Amino acid sequence: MYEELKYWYLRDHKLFWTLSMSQIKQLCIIVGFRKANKGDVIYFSHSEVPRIFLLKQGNIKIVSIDEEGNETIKEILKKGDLFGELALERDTDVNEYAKALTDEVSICSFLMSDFEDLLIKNPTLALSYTKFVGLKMKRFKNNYSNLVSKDAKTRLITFLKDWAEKEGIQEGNKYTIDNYLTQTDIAQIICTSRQTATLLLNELEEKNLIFYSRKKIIIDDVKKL
Amino acid sequence: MYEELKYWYLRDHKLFWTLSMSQIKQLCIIVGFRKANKGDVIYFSHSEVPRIFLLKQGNIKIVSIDEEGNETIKEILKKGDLFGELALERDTDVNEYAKALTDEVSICSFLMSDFEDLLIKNPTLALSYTKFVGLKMKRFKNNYSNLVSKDAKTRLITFLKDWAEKEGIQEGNKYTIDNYLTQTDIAQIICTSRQTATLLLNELEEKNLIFYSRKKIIIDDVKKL
DNA sequence: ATGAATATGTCGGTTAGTTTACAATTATAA
DNA sequence: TTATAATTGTAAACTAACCGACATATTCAT
Repeated sequence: MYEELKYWYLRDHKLFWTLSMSQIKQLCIIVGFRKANKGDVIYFSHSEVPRIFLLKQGNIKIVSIDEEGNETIKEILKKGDLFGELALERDTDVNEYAKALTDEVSICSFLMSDFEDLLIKNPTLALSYTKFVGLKMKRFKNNYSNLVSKDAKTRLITFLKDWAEKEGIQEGNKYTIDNYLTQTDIAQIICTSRQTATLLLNELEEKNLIFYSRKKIIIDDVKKL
Repeated sequence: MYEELKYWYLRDHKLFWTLSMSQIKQLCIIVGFRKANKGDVIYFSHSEVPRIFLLKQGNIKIVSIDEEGNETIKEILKKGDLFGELALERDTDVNEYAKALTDEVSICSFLMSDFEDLLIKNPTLALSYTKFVGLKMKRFKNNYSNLVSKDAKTRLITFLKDWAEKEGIQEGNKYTIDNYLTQTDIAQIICTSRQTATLLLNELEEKNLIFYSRKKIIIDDVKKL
């Protein structure tokens, strides 16, 4: 890949904003690059060498499988998000894979060890990165709390609001979301069965709180939700 | 507090092992110190200035309260553990407090901003710290998975095993744990009702898999559990 | 265009775990 | 020591959500 391109690939990630051009040049350690289409599975947790991945385009879900074969959706990632060995510690216990939710997914990657070297050289970047990991930790903590103390309906509504806020197109209190998830996906995200998710979505639609289709979700008034 | 003492306070935390004496001297930024006894509540999330705390002695639980007043136990901490603004980002949303589970709890603290300065100066420490936060994130991720896919009984057994491994006195496959938790605590940790926890603990005891008392828990054979 | 595959809709039966309620036991403080 | 508070034990009614089963609708590949 051209050096210039590599530069811009990292440049537009928040984490690297504080770095100068030359610093990023050092970071031009991208060693992998791949594309995928909807439904494609991208294994990464058992890759030969630990890596960090950057999702350049499209949406993917990170799914983890435990010993008994239970699949949990850990995260839904969008353009610009990082995944892989973010904790900078090889982890052979977890078994995760990514699945493309949209077409034209593109992902680049660099080696965890290269990234570590870079962090050692750039304390400011190291600090930003720590905060970034800390934020991710907080999100998991929060998901956990929701699961403990909120029922499925509340979790669905919380999820829809978050989704709208992150990716929806806003017009006053109205949000239009480009829906790349199936109801099964949504069910897994909010940790309920597909049937319950279907039921709840239809219930929200009946009350005219949302409009649901396979392509779009429209929230008429977030405040009413 | 004497400088020397401050030094040793930090010195025996894993995170600071890699630092030299002089580096730690710089870190001697401990500005707070307090003691507590069983049952005492220590508020920290809304302290005037964001801090990081180090539990020097005793055991505490970190409890968070949401808008509706639901209390969730986020963590049980033991000697040597850090808590507070670990994500290095002030967070006014979460409302957490610590509660002493044992007598003779002692806690020291330093300012988040001082710690940040130190990380900037010590890239190696920054990297260790990032890994430390990453590890914490993984633990939350793991808790979450357990909650999603395992029933209360499995969660209890997993918890007991973890606890035994971390703090129990081992003799072959037998573990003796100093029990500073009530059944209500255990219930909250594994996210179930107190009654269910009681039921399950008694069930395990009837099957002679554990011996339970308010002071001690003995696991006769971890492999059978 | 057509059949196969995937996604959504709907319905009871089942169940793990909650909730309420109260009794018994153990710890704590006066 | 004794009263009071906290913890543990137990049971029945209740419920949110799961699960299996099947129908319908939509998408995709050939």
